[in-house]
Amino acid sequence: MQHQNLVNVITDALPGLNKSERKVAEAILSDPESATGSSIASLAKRANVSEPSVNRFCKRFNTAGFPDFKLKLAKSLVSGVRFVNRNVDPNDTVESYTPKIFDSTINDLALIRDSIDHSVVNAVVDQLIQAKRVYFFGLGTSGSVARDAENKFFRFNLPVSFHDDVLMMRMLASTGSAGDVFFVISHTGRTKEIIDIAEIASNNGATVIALTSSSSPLTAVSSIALEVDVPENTDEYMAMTSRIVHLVVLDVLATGFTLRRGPDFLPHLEKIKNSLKPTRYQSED
Amino acid sequence: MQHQNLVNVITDALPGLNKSERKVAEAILSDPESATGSSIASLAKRANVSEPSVNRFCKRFNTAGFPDFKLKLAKSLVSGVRFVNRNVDPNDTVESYTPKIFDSTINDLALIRDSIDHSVVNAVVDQLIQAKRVYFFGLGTSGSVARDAENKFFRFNLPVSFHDDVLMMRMLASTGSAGDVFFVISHTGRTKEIIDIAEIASNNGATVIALTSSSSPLTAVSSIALEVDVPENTDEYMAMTSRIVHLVVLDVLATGFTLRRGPDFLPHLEKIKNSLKPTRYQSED
DNA sequence: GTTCCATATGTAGTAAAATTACGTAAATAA
DNA sequence: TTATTTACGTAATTTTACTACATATGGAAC
Repeated sequence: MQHQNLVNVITDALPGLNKSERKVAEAILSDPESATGSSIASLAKRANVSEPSVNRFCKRFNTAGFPDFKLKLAKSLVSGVRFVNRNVDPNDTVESYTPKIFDSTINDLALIRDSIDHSVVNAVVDQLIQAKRVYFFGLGTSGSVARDAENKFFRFNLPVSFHDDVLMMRMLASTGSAGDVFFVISHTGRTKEIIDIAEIASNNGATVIALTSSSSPLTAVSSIALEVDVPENTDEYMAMTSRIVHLVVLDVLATGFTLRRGPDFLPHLEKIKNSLKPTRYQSED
Repeated sequence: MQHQNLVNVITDALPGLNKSERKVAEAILSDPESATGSSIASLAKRANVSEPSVNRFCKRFNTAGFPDFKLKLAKSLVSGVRFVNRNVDPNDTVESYTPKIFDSTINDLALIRDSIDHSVVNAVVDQLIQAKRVYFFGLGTSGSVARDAENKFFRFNLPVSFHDDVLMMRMLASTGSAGDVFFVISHTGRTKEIIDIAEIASNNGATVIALTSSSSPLTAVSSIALEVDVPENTDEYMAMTSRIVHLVVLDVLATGFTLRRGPDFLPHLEKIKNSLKPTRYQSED
């Protein structure tokens, strides 16, 4: 909540605003950076509304007035998050589409950062710590996420593997039991095959953790669900950012895991890090 | 430079200021947060100087005037706080380490967004568009990135594969020729095996594109290098964000590719998207 | 449809804030 | 000392933001 970004708050509130307030919102969102620098008069003119409308708009968002609003807006814009028109269009050049891709990813990360359920994260770490074995499952893009997760979690001295083959998954699920954790990654959470597999594992008494979108069928058949709702991307040109958010969530889990293990565990991590040294040309510095 | 923290700038300039300017500086530094919220009159009173003195003080620090100064000061305070606090420490709780992981990722993305060389991006897209075949190579974590890249680029109706097996890579590199693109992903760019392989491909007349850190040995043996310098993470608790930055860079390349192909290509992408529909439970909305 | 009511929006005046122009005071150098 | 520059403040001006009030707009009840 402390992190709640003014720009996002405005975007969310957009549908509930009345005509002139929406005009103001759109004028601000089209170029928030310049809005922080302009006077109430010039912004009113740009939005085609009266000055008091701008002022009322500001007060609606819990600010003392226009200057205070500008201040808070400016703060929201720091921390690397930018919000200028984020859709790629056919006329874009490298210079214009590159920041758009980065910004939309950044924005989605900020969104999830502010909305993730900490108690669920904690519960998932609990399960992972107790696990006798962990399987990371994912298909397509989520397969890469699962693979990355394996690469991260094997460091914890924990029997862990990733799978992107539904037959393997099915067999493993059917032989699963209490103490086994099946960590299922799926952006939509609607892939039939995956839901089937999660159900099989669950019925066998294994723990099923889902990293997926909220209120999806996968959530329903899982022991715990890390619900991560990344806005769907209808834009053909735009990349899917959910996988990146998933990766960061897994980073968070790994961090939680490391902290739970305590400082005695750090030498082990160090050892793994050093194991790769002989494969590399050392840097001169 | 642009991001140089105003508070630090003022502190540094302190000795060179004259009497009333120093009074203003001290008043601000004693409580910068409240300074961002107060009027020129109240600040002048608090510093025991006249209003124009405050104004002159502001202009001395390359701001348009008092309001602009407040804005920049506010921004400095935000980014400052976030920057200081981005390391995970053993006493962190879920509530505190979660935003840290997200923030450090966001920060690295913002960094690369602002430093990436657009002409190189363009050149890489050029090569990919012309390619008869594309191989994505990566080991360990970068293997997952390579896998993701395959998943992204096969959509372009282009013979593409990913490999995380050095023997396969070596064999493929040795049979490569002009028209083949070897896209080699490596965070450090110092893995001997990978450099060997890149060299082999290069000697055979194939195009070698490297996604790696600057001035690494891998860069030296590549046709084009996308240099992405993500700050090294010495912190044991902290995740490696370079792979995420790499993924976003690949998103940028894919976007560039799509745009280059033009709007006639969009139906093809749509077709691939729709091909997965039967595998999913449809959402109710 | 008309009337009434609530909400939305704008106009005009007022208050506050910031800036500028200018004058005086302090400091420095000759 | 005096001339000259620099520092600083006063007061006027301009810009900016806010408030009170008036008008308009859109439903709901009749």
